[in-house]
Amino acid sequence: MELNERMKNILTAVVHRYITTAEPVSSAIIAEKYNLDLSTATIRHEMYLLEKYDYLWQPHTSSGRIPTDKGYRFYVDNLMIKSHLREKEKKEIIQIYNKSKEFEETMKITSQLLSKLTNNIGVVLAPVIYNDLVKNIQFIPVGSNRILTIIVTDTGLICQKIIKVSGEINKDRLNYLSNFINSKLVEEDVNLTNLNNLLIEELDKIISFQERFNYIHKFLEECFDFEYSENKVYLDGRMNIIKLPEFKETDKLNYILSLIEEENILANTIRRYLGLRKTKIIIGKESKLKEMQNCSLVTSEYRIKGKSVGAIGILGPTRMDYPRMVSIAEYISDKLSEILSEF
Amino acid sequence: MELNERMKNILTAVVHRYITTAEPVSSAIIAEKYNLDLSTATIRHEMYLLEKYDYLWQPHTSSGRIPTDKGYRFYVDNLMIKSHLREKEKKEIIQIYNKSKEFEETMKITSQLLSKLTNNIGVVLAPVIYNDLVKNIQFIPVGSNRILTIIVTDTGLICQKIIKVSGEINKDRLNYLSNFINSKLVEEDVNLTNLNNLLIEELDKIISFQERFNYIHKFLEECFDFEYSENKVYLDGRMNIIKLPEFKETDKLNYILSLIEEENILANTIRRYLGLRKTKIIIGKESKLKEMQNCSLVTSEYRIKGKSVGAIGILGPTRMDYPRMVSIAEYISDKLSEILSEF
DNA sequence: GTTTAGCACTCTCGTAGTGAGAGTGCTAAT
DNA sequence: ATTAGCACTCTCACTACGAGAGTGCTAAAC
Repeated sequence: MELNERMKNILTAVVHRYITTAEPVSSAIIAEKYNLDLSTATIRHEMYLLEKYDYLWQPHTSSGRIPTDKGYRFYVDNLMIKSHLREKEKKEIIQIYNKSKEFEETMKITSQLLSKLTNNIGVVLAPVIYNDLVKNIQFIPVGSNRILTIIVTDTGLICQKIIKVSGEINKDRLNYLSNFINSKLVEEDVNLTNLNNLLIEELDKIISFQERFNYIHKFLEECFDFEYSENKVYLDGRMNIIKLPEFKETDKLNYILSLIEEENILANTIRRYLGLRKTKIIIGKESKLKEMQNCSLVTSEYRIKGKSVGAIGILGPTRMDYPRMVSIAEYISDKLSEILSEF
Repeated sequence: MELNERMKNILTAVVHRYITTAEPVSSAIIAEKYNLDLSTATIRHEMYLLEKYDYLWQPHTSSGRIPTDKGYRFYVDNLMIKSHLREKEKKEIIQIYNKSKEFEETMKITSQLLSKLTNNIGVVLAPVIYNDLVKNIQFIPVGSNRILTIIVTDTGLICQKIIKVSGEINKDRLNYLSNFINSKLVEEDVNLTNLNNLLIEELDKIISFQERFNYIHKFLEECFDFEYSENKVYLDGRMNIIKLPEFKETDKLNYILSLIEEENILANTIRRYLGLRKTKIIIGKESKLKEMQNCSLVTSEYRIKGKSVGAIGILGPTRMDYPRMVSIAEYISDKLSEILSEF
């Protein structure tokens, strides 16, 4: 079913109107506010067809129309006009970013920016680093029985981890260990996932039975287990959602609440859609997730030195200003890429 | 106004009943469920007096009674019986804690535990460290133009910060710098707040004009600015609150929402009440904060090696199971103290 | 003097009814 | 192909009403 020009105009008008008012859109409103030069009767007829083909729906007979997921999808793919942030907004974003010099804070600020600018929920996935190549590793004894392990990867990210050891720390031995590992790393490309296996194997050859028995083995095993920090999700603006009229109904609210509480669901959804295009829009039931059936998600990947490592997202009702969401997501992810690449 | 034994019993009954049902408590219910051996008429009379003295109130004439803030306060101070966690619950808590070996994760887990166990909002304030004495400082060059600064304090906490420098990094000079500072630290007790001023002063004497001009000065200034990590608040279970009947009314909900969104308000409130007793209960309007007028907050301080450094909190409606909240708060803060002291 | 039974009174809440208003679908005229 | 006109539908706000929950008061009982 091809939509004719007039239907496209009407669909666009319904989407735009519904996005701003959150109320079913009547034919009269469209005739009045959008200069389509059509009578209400004609508009009604076209709306009838748009409903028949599942682009619109009515909460009840004799009410105005609301876009369906399919309607939004068509709008997003074919009708919407790319929007751009105002220069003033861009400046403000840059200013806010300039205040932060640390990784953690940058991530947090990003999620705050997203939620403040969009009035929706801002999501930031921490960079995925297990494919990063390990460039350098250091062991620093702190206190009497702890070792701070620092790994620098090729994207310039730094992973830190404190490991408690039971035995005495021998500084020379620790130095020898890190020198050995670092020299191996120069010879061979090792990513974080392989680091553990590879090193333990290699080290088995050179460390004494005594040490193996002592703590080095266990130490190394813990050392490279960065799982926790990888799944990290930064969320902000959780409460923006609650006030929206679409979440007045308790079950709809509950769905989105569980989405917010279980950060992993959200993170995994974003991850599932990574790849191909930089910016993606997932509308309502398209995600197949019941928790997301009343929501849309706009995601945009960010890069470090050209390598895609993570994504940001905007979560809100399906009734969202898509052009603006996309422009914000893209601008923020670009800025974040720049900042992280500089780190 | 002294409450007689019977009034105390009735107040206790009203509090207990209202905590479980969230509905105004009638004289009939008390006569029926709580073995006070009094007729409804007598109970009504005592309730009338309790209302007169502001321990109870009625949403409207001819409805049951609800405790006032003053009523809860009297209950908390004079009537409630200390409760204890079941051994099974204690074990579960310990098990969950055992999974975590890292500081950040421990903090997060603590807030999760609090919210899961109480069905309210769990709050954890990160340790305040600016009064900690600096025991050791290390500078580690990572990459070509970044220095990782690590400070170990007397409570065993480790602060890390990455600082970008514009000039070349001279490893020997950096070593000299850290040796110099560390030797100073042995001679003199320096806390984090003083570190900056003291060192810059001392260093001015020994570093060359060239270096001063280059990056060391700026570097050091940034180095010891740990403000960000100090204000850190860990929150969990934000959504528990929303489903509660007391927050059906929009304005009440809005108050608590702003409390959850602006983590600082909450953190500052908890900080304001620190000191004196370990565990504190702040009920409704007692806090003088309009955002908290419908909430109660149970806080408990935690210690590192005996030194009080931070606090955890449970935020919920004034209608909360105070004995249980207190027992949970105290148990969790004790466990957290143990764990952090071991770090 | 204290406690309680009895009863009138008050207030809420759910249900039903109603009419205005918004918006549609259909038909006949343009 | 488009539109004016109109009957029809559904929602929503408002009102009325009766049942039910719970109180306060008074007079009687202990």
